Amino acid sequence: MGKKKLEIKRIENKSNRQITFSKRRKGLMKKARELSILCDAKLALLIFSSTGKLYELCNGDSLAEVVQRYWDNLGASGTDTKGLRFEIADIWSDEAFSQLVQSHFGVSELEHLSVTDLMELEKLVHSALSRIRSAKMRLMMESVENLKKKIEAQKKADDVNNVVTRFIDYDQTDRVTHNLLPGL
Amino acid sequence: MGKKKLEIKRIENKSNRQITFSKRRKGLMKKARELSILCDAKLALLIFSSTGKLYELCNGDSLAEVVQRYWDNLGASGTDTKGLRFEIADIWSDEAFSQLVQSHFGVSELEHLSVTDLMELEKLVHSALSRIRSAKMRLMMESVENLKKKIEAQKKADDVNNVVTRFIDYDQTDRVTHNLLPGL
DNA sequence: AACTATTTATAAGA
DNA sequence: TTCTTATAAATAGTT
Repeated sequence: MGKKKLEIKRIENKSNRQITFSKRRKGLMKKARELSILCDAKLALLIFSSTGKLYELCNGDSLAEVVQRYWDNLGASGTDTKGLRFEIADIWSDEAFSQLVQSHFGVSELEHLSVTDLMELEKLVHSALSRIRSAKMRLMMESVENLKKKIEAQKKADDVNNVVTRFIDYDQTDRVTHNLLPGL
Repeated sequence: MGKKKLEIKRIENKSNRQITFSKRRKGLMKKARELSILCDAKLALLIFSSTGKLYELCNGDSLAEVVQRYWDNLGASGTDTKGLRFEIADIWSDEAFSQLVQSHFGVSELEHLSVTDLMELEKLVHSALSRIRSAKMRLMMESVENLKKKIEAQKKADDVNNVVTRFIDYDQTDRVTHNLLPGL
């Protein structure tokens, strides 16, 4: 929208890019807020400008903490390469998992499955993992919301972020950003 | 935008709310993607529908991007394959999984678990996933090895052998990635 | 899942 | 930068 149709590719002119960023960021956050209100959805939005400024939006608020933990977890389970392979054996011996395999494929030993079976099982377990993470995330957001309500009830909310949208300017952008959101 | 101006407050009619959610979520994600491209911004967007489905968008580089792409591929069964979006399959209803949760936590409903429990379960399932992938990879490697041996035994020469060698190289690359990012 | 009347967002210009 | 305006894009209600 605008006087000319704008091709969706990086705007090379720095000044124009910043102007567009400012306008579109504002629009995006407005729409995100509307979606959360209209449709009773919980959402989190993080935007890093190319100059390293962070803009965040969350309908629960105090998002940074929640998202940080979410990504920490995601990152930790994906990044921690060392310990993982050695813990696996213990956990797989779990009865219930054996039963799961048994119920799906007729054998309880992972080693007896075909590649096709393993791929199917992988998809199944991956979906379960997604579901778990979703439930976890939702719970975390809710608990933060509740905490916020409690604080407000105690009328200690004055200093605490009452504002839905906050603006954070980091000095050491890269490092802080990386610590806050591993993987971003 | 639309035939009437819509007041920004929760849509009470469930059906209308779902339709609006679907439309606006799509629009929001499109705009988020455009912003990231136009203005060279990194962003992350997480949306939970009121029914608990998680939609997420992330254009961050490194791990986050890889994770997203991977999930996108796995979850793309029913939805868009273009974006970095996925919809979580409703696989948790699986009997055996419910039993697993039951055996560990005393309840079968994911929604009744605490954050701590969910984190524990996440670790458990993630480990299982690693184990499955490991088994799969081993099997694939073995089958490729066998294939190679067969071909060598038949002395069917340079061309084919070359192809297989290249295939193995590719596979090893994949394995390196797997070791680097267990769970991917 | 399409359509279309409108509203809304925004690219350029002032 | 901020405001204005022409135009593109999104979408509410409808089919």
